[in-house]
Amino acid sequence: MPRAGLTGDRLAEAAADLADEVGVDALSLSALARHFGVAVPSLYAHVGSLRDLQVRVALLALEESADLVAAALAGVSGRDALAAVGGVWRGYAREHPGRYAATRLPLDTAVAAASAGPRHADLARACLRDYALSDADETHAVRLLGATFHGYAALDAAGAFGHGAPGAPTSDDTWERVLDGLDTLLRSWETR
Amino acid sequence: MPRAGLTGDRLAEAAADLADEVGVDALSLSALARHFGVAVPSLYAHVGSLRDLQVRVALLALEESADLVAAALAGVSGRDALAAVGGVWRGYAREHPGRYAATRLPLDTAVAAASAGPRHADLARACLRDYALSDADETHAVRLLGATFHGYAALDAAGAFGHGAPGAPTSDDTWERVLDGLDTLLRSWETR
DNA sequence: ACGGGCTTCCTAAGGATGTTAGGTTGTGGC
DNA sequence: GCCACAACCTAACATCCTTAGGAAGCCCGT
Repeated sequence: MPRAGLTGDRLAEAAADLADEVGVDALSLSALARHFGVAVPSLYAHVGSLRDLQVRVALLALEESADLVAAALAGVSGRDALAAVGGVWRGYAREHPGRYAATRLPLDTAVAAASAGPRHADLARACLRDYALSDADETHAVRLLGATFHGYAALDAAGAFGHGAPGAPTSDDTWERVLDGLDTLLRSWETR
Repeated sequence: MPRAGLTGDRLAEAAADLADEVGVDALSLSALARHFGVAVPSLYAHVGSLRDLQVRVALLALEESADLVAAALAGVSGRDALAAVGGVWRGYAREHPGRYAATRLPLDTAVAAASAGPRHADLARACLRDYALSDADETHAVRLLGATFHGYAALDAAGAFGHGAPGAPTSDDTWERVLDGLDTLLRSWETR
């Protein structure tokens, strides 16, 4: 019987794809084993537990999205920079719902520190460079951006913006207004 | 053998408490049945399925939080109104993590329409009355508030604001800055 | 009071999952 | 070519959700 050639990384990647297809809640060791044509306990040579698998997916998604943000952020500043990183998150949440949801998974402080999370924070700071904020204000602004972008992505993904009246503005319209708002807001912070 | 006197509502309430204690992911029919000293299948006379139970918890939490928002919103306007509804969400997410998480559960459009969700939207509109926005802008603003508040609550609950450097500002500080920011932002929208 | 009928709650059973223990076999390095 | 390690397996168990069908409490009419 030939071997499947599994490794922790291949498993995490396949799990991420699976989570995107069926939802992060439906991500199971059984489904993963089925996908590789392998018995479930075989996965334990590479993964440790279901929780461990989820964490691996989260780390993978964090790295991946950090790369995307870094690429989108190259050579832009101000409102364009805001649109770049916000757009990445919005697109990532829409195209990779499973990976995005994994991103929101609470991690232990140790593994969080070793993840791409800090890189995201650095990127957010870079995104704000144009606004010339003080250190403390920059921290506040990073949190504000995180909250707004992630809240927006979450509500959007949950379909909360489709429950409204039929004549309501589209989510894309609101998105532009939100970017405008954040831009003017940060611009006013700098002269506080 | 005396009866436990179960009903759908009592079950939902106990389930909400349980979710607050052990987390919404660990909310199970087994644990609920154990809590009432009852066999698991007995619950199916009142509940339908695990998913149904989760939906009931979500609806309960939506009603409860809408009541809280309505109470906090009485007699205030402007930045105070923002602080009122935002504070309710932040507090609710902290004190009732299970209920809050249930609140984020995607609902069918029909049950969403019959839930307290629209009431939340109305309350948000009331919160914004002081800013005298156009209808479309009000819709944008409602979404912005929702995204910001829920994003903040989620990141806060996930401990994302604790991963930073030791000298970083506290989450309460940032919260005030966010409220300030939203206030000035909406005030600038009104004269657009 | 008392019997009928509805509802509550039960036991039995089956299927899916995560996890552990321990064996077997393919594969790379000496 | 052989040996050790790792990959993969079967067996087994615990936990969960769900369905099917039966027994027993409780309310209502007369």
